[in-house]
Amino acid sequence: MIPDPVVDATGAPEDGPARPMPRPVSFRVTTPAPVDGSTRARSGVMSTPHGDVETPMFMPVGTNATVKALDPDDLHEVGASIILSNTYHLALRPGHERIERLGGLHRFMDWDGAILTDSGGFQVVSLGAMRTIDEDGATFRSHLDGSLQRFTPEHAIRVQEALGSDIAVCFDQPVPPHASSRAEVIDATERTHRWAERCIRAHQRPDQALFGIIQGGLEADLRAVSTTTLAAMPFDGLCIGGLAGDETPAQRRAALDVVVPLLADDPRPRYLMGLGSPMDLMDAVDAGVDLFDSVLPARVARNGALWVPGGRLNLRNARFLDDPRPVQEGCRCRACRSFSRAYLAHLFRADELLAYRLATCHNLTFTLDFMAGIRAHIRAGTFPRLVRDERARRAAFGIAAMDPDDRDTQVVTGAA
RNA sequence: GGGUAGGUUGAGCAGGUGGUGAGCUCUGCUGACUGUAGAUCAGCUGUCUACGACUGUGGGGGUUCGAUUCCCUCCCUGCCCA
Repeated sequence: MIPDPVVDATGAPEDGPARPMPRPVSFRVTTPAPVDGSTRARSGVMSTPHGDVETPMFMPVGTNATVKALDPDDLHEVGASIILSNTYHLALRPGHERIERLGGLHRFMDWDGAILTDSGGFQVVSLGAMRTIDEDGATFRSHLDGSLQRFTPEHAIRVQEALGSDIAVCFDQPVPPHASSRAEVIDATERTHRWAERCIRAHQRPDQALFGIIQGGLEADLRAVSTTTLAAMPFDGLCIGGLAGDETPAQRRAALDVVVPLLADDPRPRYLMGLGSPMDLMDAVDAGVDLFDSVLPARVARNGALWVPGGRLNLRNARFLDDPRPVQEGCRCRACRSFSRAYLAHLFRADELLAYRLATCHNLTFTLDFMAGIRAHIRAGTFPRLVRDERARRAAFGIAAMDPDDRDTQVVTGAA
């Protein structure tokens, strides 16, 4: 049994390295998980230099210093209070030093809400065929021009400090759940731990928080070791990495059920990296997660799939060409306020740019309103019923199915 | 009217100078997408009694064992000249 780390309000162990106080990002749980154990869901507020973030919260992804197809006004309108951007992509183009010269990422993209930057660790996986990893770091072949790019924990921190995000994230080595042997998971996880320590030592910017990343794959003992190891370090928050991949919902839940109890008394936010489908989000909130990000709602929107209560509409389908109704009755988003399904269907067929903006507005509004609904239910004490009772869930969101082993929430009832 | 180039499965094409034309792109139909190399990718897109078979190269006729290919004739389209 690994002893509980001694933490102060920032999570720093007593014998850990000195960290500037007060921390730039603080987290306050306003509605703790109920003592009866009916759910581990909790609600709180994460304060950042660029505003408060209510949790549980979903962060839209803006890899290239833009949430694709949206401008900052759109982002505010859909309800975003924090977005995610990307270290690797911005370092390659336009270059973090350029962004720094131009006043930092917030000013560069004119976003006055909070920003969390991913470290480039995910690109260790996604650019897998174009990189090699050694103990010191990772060497990438640039996807833009083929040039060699060297990423180390120190460099990833330097880039994020230049970008000036509110929250920086450690450079890690995720492992693809099903493509890896136990030995590979151990190797990557232990390296991630060593890189985490290097990130802490490298990180200096006092107005920027730093989150560590828990790895450990799908095996409970490795997840547990990674959790307690990372929790013992003076991070401002803890990411849970290596999930939202090709694991089953049950496997993901099992991993979370290892991680979260080990952090039960930890005052820091828990952030599950990469999760984005509504049912997945609800289950992870139930498991005790506070923060999420994903490309999913924005990407599927650009590809014509609009999320509605009960499933999704593929607006490229012929049956919408004469459908005068809004995508979702009663939705407050830009698309639903003014336009019909028929119009959106036309825009997609004509490859009109407005299609991407309207569809993205809708799916992000849907996702963020869904999270707001979850927060309200947590605060009202009705969340456990929501998770377990399909009828309550349908009343709250109109969402029908939530079988933990069934990822298929795609039953379309919206066309009825 | 003369000349010339053509007519191939929704559209646009490739191919084939006597020995089994179902290939490509687009359109269309459907599905997928989870810390964004993604406004992307995948499957289907003549018919049927469907691991196979049939039909299909503008229409009609001819030569031939066999015609997209050779011959006759008609129709249609583009361009050039009158």
